Amino acid sequence: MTSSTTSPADSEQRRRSAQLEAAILEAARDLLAKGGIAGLSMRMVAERVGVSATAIYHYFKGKQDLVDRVVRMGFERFGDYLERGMAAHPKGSLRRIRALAEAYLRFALENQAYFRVIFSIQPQHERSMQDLPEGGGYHLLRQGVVDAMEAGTIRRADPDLMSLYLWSSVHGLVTLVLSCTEPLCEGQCIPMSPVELYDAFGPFIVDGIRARSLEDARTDSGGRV
Amino acid sequence: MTSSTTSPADSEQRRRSAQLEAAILEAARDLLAKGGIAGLSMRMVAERVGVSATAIYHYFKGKQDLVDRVVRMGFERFGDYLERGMAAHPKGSLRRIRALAEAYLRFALENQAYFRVIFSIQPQHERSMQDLPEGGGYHLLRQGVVDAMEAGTIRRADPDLMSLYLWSSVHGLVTLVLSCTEPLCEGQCIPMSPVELYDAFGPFIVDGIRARSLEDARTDSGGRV
DNA sequence: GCGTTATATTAACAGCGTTAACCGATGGAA
DNA sequence: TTCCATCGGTTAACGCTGTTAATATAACGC
Repeated sequence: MTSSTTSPADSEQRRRSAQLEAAILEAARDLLAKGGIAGLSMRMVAERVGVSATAIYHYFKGKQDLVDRVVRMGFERFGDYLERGMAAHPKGSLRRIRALAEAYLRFALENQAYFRVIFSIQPQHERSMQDLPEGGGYHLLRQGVVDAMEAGTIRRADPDLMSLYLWSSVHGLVTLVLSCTEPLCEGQCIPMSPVELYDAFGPFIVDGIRARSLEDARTDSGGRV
Repeated sequence: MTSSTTSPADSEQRRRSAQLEAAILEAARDLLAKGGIAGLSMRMVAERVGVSATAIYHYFKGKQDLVDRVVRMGFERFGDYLERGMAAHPKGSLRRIRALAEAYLRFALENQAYFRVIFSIQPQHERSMQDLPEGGGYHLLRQGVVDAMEAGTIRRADPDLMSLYLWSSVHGLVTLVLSCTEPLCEGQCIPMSPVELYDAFGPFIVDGIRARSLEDARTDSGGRV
């Protein structure tokens, strides 16, 4: 059967291959998220997807390649979140930059496996923030910063510098939120929902920490001592 | 010879043991800094210090214990830097907090091996910022923040929140500086010395990014567009 | 039909962390 | 002094790892 030499779309076989490759990536992602690079073994991945360990080598050059692919996929999804978050607000607005931070947080909460993989796997050859992934996050943030500078919404400065500043500030927040999701800190931790925490964190970034007039300080410190 | 049953200080033998243990820790630190946990092997460490691999197990419970000890030593030295930096300025002053950031940067530059180890090794059981190391950094920063709040130097807010904000901001800066030390970015990177970069970064943290009056903005943006 | 290519297999190698068994020297007690 | 225990170190071995080689099986193009 299937006498046709060039079957309609190489179907059945090609499809199975693609399916297997996706299954490998998924299994690898979960193992990576749980135990880092050390927790990922080719044999485990193989067993999860129901093939022999060496079969993986027909889809990936090796373990490192497999890890890289997972990380890249994570960054792509990460970029999607940022892009969607940004698109909802006018170019150059402070609101747009804020939306980026919110998307950052949302991605971390909704894709914890990918988030852990992305930011806990140390790259093979240390790469700088500039050349991360093609569409992956940084240059979106940078563009938002440049737009906001040109619109006069935020102060003019080196865009890379300010982007990194924003990035690391938000990243610190998200890191805290995720570590507080763990069962580890059960009451001694900051008792806030992620969104509340985000709202509490924002003013530092936007306004800075320098003490202002007494009235300002008093009206501002309402939330938490 | 050495007829005395309890020789003066168990010398020679004990000393050699301590020396070997220190050598193991040093070798482990270098290997960790270069290739992460995967780059550290008991057999390599053993070869570097000139003993058999299993000899290490008389000083450490296993690989994880060895890694933990290296990380703890790194944090102790890190704490020393912060403590020294802080002690030079009056309690509650903004200058003191700034000194903490400078000490953070200086430690990273002068102890890159330890810095990489400390912040790239993901802990076995994810721990929150609060209970990092005993005297290690965070609670120093937090105390500085509390003092500055009480002195009215910085705005009142949740100390943990603000400490984390400062921590992650400075950490972002240091990360960039270190990644630019690499041969990777050879001219496309921000052409500043670490100290210059630190000076450029500070205002964001201190003042925030919200656009202010035109005069302020003009007098402020002198350094870089 | 044949030959090529893709897919998957088993066998094997070197290296890993770790354990077990063993050995020499040292230190304290009889 | 003799004996025993403890410490510091060794080699051998187990089960795991990533990876390669050789091999088999199926599907494809001609």
